[in-house]
Order: sequence, then C-alpha cells, then structure tokens
Amino acid sequence: MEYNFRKIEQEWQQKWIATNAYKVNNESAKPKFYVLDMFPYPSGTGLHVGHPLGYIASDIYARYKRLKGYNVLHPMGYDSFGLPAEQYALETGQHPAVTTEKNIATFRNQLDRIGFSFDWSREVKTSDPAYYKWTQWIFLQIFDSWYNHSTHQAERIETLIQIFETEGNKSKIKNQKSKLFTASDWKSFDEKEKQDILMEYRLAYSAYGEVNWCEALGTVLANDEVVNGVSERGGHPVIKKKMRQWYLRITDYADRLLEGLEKVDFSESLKEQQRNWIGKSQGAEIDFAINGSNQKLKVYTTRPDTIFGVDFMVLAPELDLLNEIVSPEQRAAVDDYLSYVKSRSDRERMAEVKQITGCFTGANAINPFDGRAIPVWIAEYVLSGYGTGAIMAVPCGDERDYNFAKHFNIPITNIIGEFYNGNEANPTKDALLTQSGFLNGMLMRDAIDVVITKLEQMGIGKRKINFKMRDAGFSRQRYWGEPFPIVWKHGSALPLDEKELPLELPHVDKYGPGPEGEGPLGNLSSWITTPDGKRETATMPGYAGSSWYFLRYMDPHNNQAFCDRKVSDYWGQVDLYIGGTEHAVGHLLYSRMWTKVLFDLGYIGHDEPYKKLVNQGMITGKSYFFMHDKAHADTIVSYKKEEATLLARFKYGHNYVDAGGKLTKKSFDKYLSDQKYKTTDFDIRWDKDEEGAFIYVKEESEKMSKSKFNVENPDEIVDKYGADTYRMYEMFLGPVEASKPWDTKGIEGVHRFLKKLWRLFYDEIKGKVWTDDKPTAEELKILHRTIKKIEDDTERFSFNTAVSSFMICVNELADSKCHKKEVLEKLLVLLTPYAPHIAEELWHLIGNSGSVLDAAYPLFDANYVTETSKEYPVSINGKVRTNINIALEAAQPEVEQIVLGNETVQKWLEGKAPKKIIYVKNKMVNVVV
RNA sequence: GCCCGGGUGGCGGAAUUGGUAGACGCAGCAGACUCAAAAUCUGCCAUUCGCAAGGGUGUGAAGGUUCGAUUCCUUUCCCGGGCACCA
Repeated sequence: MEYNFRKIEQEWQQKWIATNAYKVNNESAKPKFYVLDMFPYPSGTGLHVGHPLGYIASDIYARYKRLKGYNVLHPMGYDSFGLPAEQYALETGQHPAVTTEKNIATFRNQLDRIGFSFDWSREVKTSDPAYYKWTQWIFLQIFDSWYNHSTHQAERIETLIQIFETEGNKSKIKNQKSKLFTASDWKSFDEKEKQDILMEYRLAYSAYGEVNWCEALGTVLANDEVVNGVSERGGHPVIKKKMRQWYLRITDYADRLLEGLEKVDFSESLKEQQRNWIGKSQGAEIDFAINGSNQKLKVYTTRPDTIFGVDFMVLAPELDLLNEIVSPEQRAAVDDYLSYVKSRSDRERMAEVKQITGCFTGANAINPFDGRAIPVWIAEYVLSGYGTGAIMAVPCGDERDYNFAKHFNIPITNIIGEFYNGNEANPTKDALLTQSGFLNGMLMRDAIDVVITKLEQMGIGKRKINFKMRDAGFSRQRYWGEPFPIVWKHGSALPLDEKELPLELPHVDKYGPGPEGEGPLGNLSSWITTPDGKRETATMPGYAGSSWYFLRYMDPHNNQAFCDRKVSDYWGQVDLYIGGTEHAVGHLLYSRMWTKVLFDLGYIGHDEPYKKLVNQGMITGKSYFFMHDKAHADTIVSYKKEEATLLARFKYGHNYVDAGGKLTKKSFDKYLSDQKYKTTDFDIRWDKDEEGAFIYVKEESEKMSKSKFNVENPDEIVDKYGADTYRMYEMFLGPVEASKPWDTKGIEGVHRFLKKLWRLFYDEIKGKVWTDDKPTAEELKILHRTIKKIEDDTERFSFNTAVSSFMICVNELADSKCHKKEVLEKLLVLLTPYAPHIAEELWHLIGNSGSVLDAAYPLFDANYVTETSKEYPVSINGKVRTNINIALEAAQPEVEQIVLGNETVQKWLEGKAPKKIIYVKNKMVNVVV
C-alpha cells in the first residue's frame, strides 16, 4: 500500500465539503480564536504560488488552535469591487459582475485543492448587494456623525445640532475652516446654510477639493494610489483638479490611530510606516506683522527657538494672502512666477525637487522680538496644504532654507555659533544660541518652550500640533463600486432612508466616463433622476468594502444588522491577521478608522480590529534574460523544451524579436543597450558547441506577474506532489515574514518526508506494519521532544523549523524501527495542521473515527518522559574541554561539587582552584580559573 | 537625504534568554541493493594544516564589553523595503 496522495487528497477534500467539516458556530463553551487572511481581489490571472503562503500559515495556525480546544473562526471571501474588472469591461464589454464571478470560481477551485479549513458558509463578496447594503449603511452612520474633540469620540450629528442651538460653535468645537457663529445666528440660518455648516463637521463629507485626477483612467485617485506623480495602476500621469468629492475625516482620528498602535501587535516597521503616514509633529504657529499692512502672516514651525535666525519668509504660491501683500513693484514678477507654477504638473514638480525657484513679493514681515524686517518670498517648495502654507526660513539650521538663501543671495544669520560652518545648514538642537536676544546662551531644545510661552504671553503665537495625513478621498468616478445612498437636492446631500438599502448598482451598457468627469452612472438618466433630487453618480473606492469585512464574517447572513452586537462581542478582535505589507497605510488605516467609528457609536465593543498582524513576505519568481554569442549566427534556433520555454518568455516579454519571431544579434544588442546590461551580467548557460554558439542567461528574482512570464502556478505543484507536500514546502522555504525566491529544488525533500512517514504505517510489500505494542521510554522521548518543539514553533510562527522537527522525528522513529500506534497516532495529531490530508487518512486507517482535529488527546499536556541525566559540556575559561554527565533532578544540580569531583575536570583545571562556576541552564557548565 | 529591516557553507535557511555556529532540506561526492533504472538505505560534505590523532581560522569589515559574542555596544561597507520639499 503506497502513499497515493492524489486519491487521498481528493477524497478528503470532498468529504470535508460534504460534511461541512469546518463550519463553525457562534455559540460555544470553548474560548474563541479568530484567524483572518486578507481576502483576495479575484483577478483574472488566478493564484500564483506566492498567494497561498499566508493562507497556508493562517490555516496551520487555525487548525492548531482548534487542536488546542479553541472555537476557531477562519473565514474567506472576496474583495470583488475594483478597477481591474472595470478596466477589463471597458476593453471587452463584458460586465464586471460576470467576469468577477468567473474569476471567483477559478480562485475557489485553486484554493480548494490546497486543503484549507475555511468555513465557506461565511463567504462574503463585497460586490454582493446583500453585503454592500451594509457598506452603504455604515457609510450613512459615518455621514451622520461628527468628531467631538472634547470627548475624543464620534457622536451623532444631532448632538452637534443641539450644541449649535444652545451655544453656537464656540472655539472648542470650532472647525478650522468654519466661521464662528452664535446660537441665535444658527437659528437664523436657512436649511441650506445649516446643512453646509454641518457638512464641515461630518465624518463622511462632501467638499470641493484638489483631487488627484487621472485623465487616462478617467477617475480620481487616493493619495496612496499615486506613486511619484503617476497612477499606481498603469503609471498614467496624475494632475490636480478641483472637483466635488466625498471624503472621510480620518484626520480627526489621527491621534487615536497613533495611540492605538501602542496596543496592537504589529511589526515595528509597519507601525513606523503608519506613524510616518500620519506624520504628527509638534511646534508652534506664529503671527508676524507685515510692514505697512494690517495683514498678519501666520507660519507653522517646529523650531520656534530659531526665531532670531529667520532671514526670510516663504509663502506657498496658492496662498490668498499673497494678493494683499504683494508690492506694486513686484506685481509683475510675482504674476510671472505664478503662471510658471501653474504651468507645471505635479509630476514635473516632484521630478525636479532639487530645482530652486521663487520670487520676492516686495513685502516685509517684522520679527516680533527684535523688529528686524524679514523679506517675504513665494516658492513652490512650500506646500499650501500643510501647516499654514507659510514658513519662517532659518538658513543656518535648515538645508532647504540654506539652499534657497544661497540661490537668491539672501544674507544668512548664524545663531548657533561654531555649529554652523558656513557651507551647510545644521539642524541641531544641541547648540547654545547666539545673536538671539533674550535667548542667548540657552540650549536650543530648552529654548523651544521658552519662546512658545513668550509668544503666548504676547498673544501672537501658540503651541500647535500638525499632521501630514490628509482626509481620505472617498469617491471614484467609476462604475464598479458601491453607489452612494445620497441624493442631491438644492445643493444639499440627503441620505437615503435605510429601508431603501441596498441601493443597487444599475446595469449599464457603456463603461466610459460620464459628463464633466462624472463616472459612468452620470450617463444614466434613469439613475440620476429621482423624485427627491439628483442622485449621486460617484461610487465608493475599493477600500470601502474591505474596511469592515472582518465584522461581516462573524454574522454573514444577518439581514437586520451588519453584525449582531452579541456576536461581535463574542468574536471580538481578529486575534491573528495575515497579509502583505502593501496595505500598510491604506486598508489597515481605513479599517482601523471604521472600527473606531463603529465603536464610538456603540455598534461594536472594541476599537482596534486586529490584535496581531503578521506580514507575509513576497515569493518572487525567476525571470530570465538572454543573449547569445556574438561569434555565431544571427538567430537562435531552439530545440530543447526548456530552452524553448525560456526563449518564449523572452519573446513575449519584450519586443526584441524580428518579424519572423527570431531573436537576432541586432535586436539583441538593442535590448542590451535599452536595458543597460553588460555581457558580464550574464551567466553562460548552454554551450551549443555543435554550432559554436553560446547562450548567455541572466537570472533575476522579481515580483511574480503575468507580464514578466515568471508566474508559477500552485496547481502544477499540487498535481505533481500533492497539497500536503505543497503546504509543508511553502512553510519549509523560510520564515513566513521573509521574502524569498520560489524554487522547486527542495520540494523533493519534503515529499520524501511524507512518503517516509507513510512507510512507518504501511510498507509497499509487507502492507500494514504498525503495531499495538507498548512504546519504550526511548521512543516516548522522541515523541515528547517533538510535541514540545512543534508546540513552541507553531506558537511563535516558526513554521519552517517546525517542518524540520517533523523530519527529525520521523527519521529517528524510522531509525529505531518504531511502528507503534501509540506513538504514531499522536504524531499524526500533531501533523494535522501542516499536512491535514495524510494525517486524516492514516488516522482513520489505524482505526480511529471522527475528525483528527477534535482528537481528545491531552496532547500538549502530556506527561513527558524526560531525560534522567544529560551530558553537559564543561568549558574552562570559555574553552569547551569535555563533557560530563549530570543527573537531572528536580532542583538545579550542584554544579560545583560535580565539576570539582569529576576526574576529567580536575585534569583540565591543572590544580588551579576555580574562581567562579557558571551553570547555564540546560546548556553548559563553565569554570573560570 | 531620512526612517526601518537584513548580511551565516555551493544554495534555501537553523541557532528561542550571550553558552559546543552551520540544525533540517537541496545540490554534490562515495558506496549498498538491482541485469538495469526508479525507489530506498549508508557514509562524507565551512575552510585550512595533517597519513592520522589533533590543531588553526571562520557568521560583510574593523574595534570594544565579557570567562564566553552570529547575538550586546561603537565605527564602517553592502543589500532589501518604506517615506521623501510636511518646515
């Protein structure tokens, strides 16, 4: 009887489906555990070998937790709204719903073959009306909320209206942009005015704003979808455009998103990425008087201590204040500069960061402490969107200010003594201030507070905290997304009644943009026209559905609520979340914010969605680059299969073949120079000496992608070696968190291990070899050591070393010819999370029933057969000299006596008395003489 | 430029708290079984000196702390990732 993995795996997979083996209940006396994968976007290309890495790791952990007696929620679904399906629809005319369904079927098929323990009865699809009904509903809750900065939480908009009615908007609830008004003012406003003011407070709001407009995609992109001034998808240019857009007021949550990082278990680098994105900085706002004007110039600085070193001011060109302070003499120059700035795209601006441009406005500000006149400039290096859009420039302490001063010959004041060398700025805080009036002799870092206090006393400045993070754009001029449950009437946004949800996406025939940059829905008069007003034509962005899906899994079929409060209280936080780093600042921040809003409004009982996050590394594919020898013919004629495949990759991957599909010397030279490759970059691979030609090949690891012809499909591996081998091999490859190249070389070793395990039970010739004999203490030791090791390794996500431990165990059992059921069946239980099919099969073959996952072994609390004595290395002055046998008793062995009483040790001590004896627990005895 | 990671055999990687570096696997070499192949099994496998016993060196490089450092500290080089005019 041999290990027929194809038959075994197929049978068990069918059985699991037929018996709902992995269905999990919301009511259980067991403790809960929630293991979640980042759900996939069902792309047309299906899974490649990198995708399942995280799924396998989470599946192992979920099964392991179930073994340990937990009620484990381990669901899967699809993030099925999004741009690629719509892009595909534009090109082929196929409805996104159709292609999405097709892709989901492919994904499901591939996933099923790997033997996951997902509870498919809880599957969610974000594009399913039954799902997005609740995405829309949550949106309406966010729309109906504002952030109360005195209670530090979201509250219903009614509470804001009450405040307005009784006290207007006093400073504590004043929004930066809104004007002050009193209670009676409020009462005098008409409905439109009231709605406009409320819109300035809502957590989901609509406003005119500069958005990232991508002409080629015909849509608005979020900040994180724009990379270096071009779209992340497709690399199309992106420009700024003013449009009415929906936003989430995520900036109100900046502090809580920052603080929340302290209580979650994410990797330091991921937390750091989120902190950088939020970009909190502490400093001061300072008002400068303008010479000959009653206008004030407000700047933001983190270094108020350098105020005596301010040599000029810079405004962002977009700032309104500019028009009021520009001098008549400088008017023309300023106008020229402004038109220059307008002519430049964001892309150019980013590409030419080093280029220094600017223009003097003719105005001068006054230093409040020494009365010095400070010239006011405009320059595009100052961003209008951050701080006040104006800065005070201190060239001796800031590199950009220094470069600007040098470029325009502005004299530089040195306030840091010898810390400034005249050639470059020094941003130190450790200098003693000079030329700084009342601050002279003070340490800079101490002066920061002194200056702020003084400014506050003088009434011209205050402490201020700023964030880099902007509110998140929440609308897309696209079709394949959740429609907004909003109708516009007389310029005000009216929410739909929740009874009307879901507001279903209508069918369209054309997927092209609508009028005036609107989405495809703008072309549909039946959509726009309603008795109550004009319907919103934008749709929600890709991250809407994924911002709360982890809650829906808990209660997926509830049509009364997005998730019953009792159920979400039971499952609580996701205990373990596994996914890639690409969502570090997008999805992970948005879903954290949604969770906080739902918590504030009382719909759920926790305000951080994920307790622990593990980022799986990327599995890279191998790409091959070719050249052939200069000495021989102009064409490569390829016969071998392997070569033919590689040649094809080159051929289709790059356009460097001639009309006949052949790679020529000329075309290859062009390829080399285009790609900036040298002959020495390549390895010689095939010596086709019968023709006197070489082929040079360069191998590179890069992200798997269809366009690079380096995708490895998991199906092929499963076909050849089986799912269990595939699962264990992906783990064996290295730590889950590490990126590593895909390489099938080692897979044989893992496959051999499973065959060897099988042979402990069944021999090809002899048949059944397992026995009911009592195991020896030696055999139990092997087992118990393995149990302990696997438990440790699994717990700390060291799946690669766990696989090694299994191999060691099976080798040892085989060496000692141990075929005893009592040992082997415990090993099977232990193996189930890693290789579920073979474990289940053997478990049943040796006469057990029920699921091995529910095996009632007190496996992990076994009375270990422990060693009674152990060989310890003894080192003399750090040098290992000998091993001695020390009895392991309950208490720590009396090292001193053993060591001194041992003849071998005596010999090494050479009559010297030990100064110190160090007993390193379970490791070694060290004698210092 | 700034902020995170990381550099260990021919390769992937192990070493959990500072305690015998190189587990486990791949590849390679030698052998057993076989008519042969596959499968399986055994031995060797960082480097260097040596017939051997045994010794020297060795975790990117240079220093330091320690009885003892892949692990901690300082300096430096290289690779990967993120951010990037945020004042």
